[in-house]
Amino acid sequence: MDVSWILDDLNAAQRAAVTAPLGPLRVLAGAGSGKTRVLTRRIAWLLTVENASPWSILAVTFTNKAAAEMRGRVEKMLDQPIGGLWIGTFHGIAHRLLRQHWQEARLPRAFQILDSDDQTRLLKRVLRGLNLDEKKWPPPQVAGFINRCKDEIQRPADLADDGKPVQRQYRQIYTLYQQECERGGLVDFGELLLRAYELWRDHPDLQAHYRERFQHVLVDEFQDTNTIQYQWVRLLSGGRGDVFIVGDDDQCVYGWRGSKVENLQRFADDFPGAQTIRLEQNYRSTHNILKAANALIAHNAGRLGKNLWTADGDGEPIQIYDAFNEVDEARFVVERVRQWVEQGGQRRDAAILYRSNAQSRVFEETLIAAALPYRIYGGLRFFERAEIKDALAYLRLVAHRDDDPSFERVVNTPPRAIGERTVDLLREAARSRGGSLWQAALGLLASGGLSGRAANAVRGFLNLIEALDRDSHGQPLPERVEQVITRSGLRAMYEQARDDKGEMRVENLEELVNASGDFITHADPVVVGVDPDEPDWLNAFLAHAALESGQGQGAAGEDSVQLMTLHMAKGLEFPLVFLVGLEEGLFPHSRSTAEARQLEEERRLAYVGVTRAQRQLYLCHAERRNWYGRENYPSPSRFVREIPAELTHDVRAQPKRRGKTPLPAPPVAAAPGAPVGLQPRQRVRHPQFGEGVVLEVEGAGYHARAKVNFPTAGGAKWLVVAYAKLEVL
DNA sequence: TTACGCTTAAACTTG
DNA sequence: TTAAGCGTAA
Repeated sequence: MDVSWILDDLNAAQRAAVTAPLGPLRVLAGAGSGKTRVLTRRIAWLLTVENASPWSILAVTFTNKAAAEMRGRVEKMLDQPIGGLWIGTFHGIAHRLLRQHWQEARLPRAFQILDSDDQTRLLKRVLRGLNLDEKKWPPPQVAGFINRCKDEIQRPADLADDGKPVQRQYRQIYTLYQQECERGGLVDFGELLLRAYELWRDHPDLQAHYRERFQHVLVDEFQDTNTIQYQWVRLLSGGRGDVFIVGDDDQCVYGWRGSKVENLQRFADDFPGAQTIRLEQNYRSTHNILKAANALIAHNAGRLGKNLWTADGDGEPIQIYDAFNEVDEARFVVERVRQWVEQGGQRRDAAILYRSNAQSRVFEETLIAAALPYRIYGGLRFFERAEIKDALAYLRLVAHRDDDPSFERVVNTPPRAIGERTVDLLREAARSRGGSLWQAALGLLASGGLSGRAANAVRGFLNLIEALDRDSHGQPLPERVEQVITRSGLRAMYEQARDDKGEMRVENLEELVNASGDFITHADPVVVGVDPDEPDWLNAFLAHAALESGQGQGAAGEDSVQLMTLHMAKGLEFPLVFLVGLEEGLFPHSRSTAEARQLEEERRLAYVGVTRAQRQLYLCHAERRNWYGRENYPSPSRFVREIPAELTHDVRAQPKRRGKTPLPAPPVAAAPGAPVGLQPRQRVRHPQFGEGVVLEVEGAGYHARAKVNFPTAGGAKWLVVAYAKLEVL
């Protein structure tokens, strides 16, 4: 058989992985070593050489994007659609299993998925029911606890009672929250995985069935698996079988979300006979960039160990820019991007990567001023927008009346005079009878337990939902969505909104109609778990909305500079990369510096950032930064120091070419009449405070004052120049 | 019931 | 700086 089309352009290690004999195999794939290529070729190899049926293959990823890309690549390579093959995210696959086996999983057929926002809202309600103060029990934190439990395969009953009140309280909240979910037929993200796990664990017949079916399991980004995902894979394969995992322990940056880099190590113990193949040749970056990355990550302990190398040349040194403040940092970066474009570079090839989203604003403003098109990734996603969630809540009630979170969300949206008092009555009734809010509302109306005004309003709401269901039943999904938006009054409400966002919200609602249309035309009924004979498109669409929160909505067409967090940049590459805000407290983040484990994760994040760069890398930090409206004088990030000096070049240290190049522009113009010889960025010595750097100068003559940062004397101080006896260094 | 002004606190983020 | 929660007034 001619297999050259699978193997031709692979190196020896890649080839070894693709052609490995069936059995547990661990591929440790460094950054830029051709990981996705190996995964897709392996699938092709299984299908052709090993003669595997598409039905016998399960490929798992973490993101929808990765899943879509893998499916696309395999189909392109084989030049045909591959229907029976399961490619998806852990959550997507778990969902598919639960839809198929909803009875065995003890779920209502139309169970709904809670996203993290829904989860937090529901928890708030539980906390109120328990009379707990939200200040003491912040809902997001409680949600974190519950999610961690689920990630660790722990039901409330599995939690050890250590006698500590906090632990007990958490357990009680978890118990009640779970009861609410059961009652409403609601499943959060963690629950999807846990249920799917229990489904197999508690149903040996099903377990045997799927074990028999999925002879070949492939898992991408294995370093990001958490406990339950790991155990789920183990359960499926029975610790044997053909399990092909790919990962890089140096790129584990989701520890805070429960992922366990140890799983990559454990694999070798738990899967007897597991082989390991290392992909260490990097095809992405210059030698300098790679050396920097290697030196940086070498500061972490307990790595599996690998050394990336490249056949590429040294390339440019890594440029380090010591900015005066965040505005100067942005100006510098944007100026360099401008030069790059001037020299024929594409804007989309330049990426500005930061630790936290709040840093994007200054860059955005500066890019606008420079008339450079840009695109910011992240932020609020389509299906998470308030107006979209409102519309979805109506749809969910249409599909499933007992969905309390949805009921609460829209019972008074738009305002229909059902206030907190009335909703409280409904909640109380629901609690005492152990039913849903919907049932409670019906009951109270029947028994006359509501005052005339409130009764009318509630009746109106119930009738609205019933009418929406009745009148649109059997109609195409987009029509149903359209009806909901109009007849609920949502469109009118947002049209009349006084703030400037109203118009956009209405557009988004229209877009939801389109999205539902796209969904029914493009989605594969089998893949989204719809019965082809009797398709329940509404429910499938609602699940789709929860599972695929709509990453890439909006125009991407124009060639734009790319702005995103380091987390989002994982898996991507750019010829020109700027890592900005490399300052202690920001990156590594102040909340991560205390514990070695967390600090190492920050370092891995820095490693991810460095290895995104193909040709040129800039590292930027600022002497001064406004952060949450306050001034800070951070020192440069330790990660900058951990990169050997011989690989770097300090932009500031260039001989001053004042007048020739505008770069770097003085960020703060000296006030008129400021003392000669005292300007921002100058180093000075003070008799008591020692050495410092001038940050700002203002006023003139007697009144001239200078702000000087003294790192050894507690930071920045304003000094009256006439008295301060500053010595210019 | 709703609207407005004050206080508070603040990563990263797929599903 | 901004967004969300909360108490008070309309």
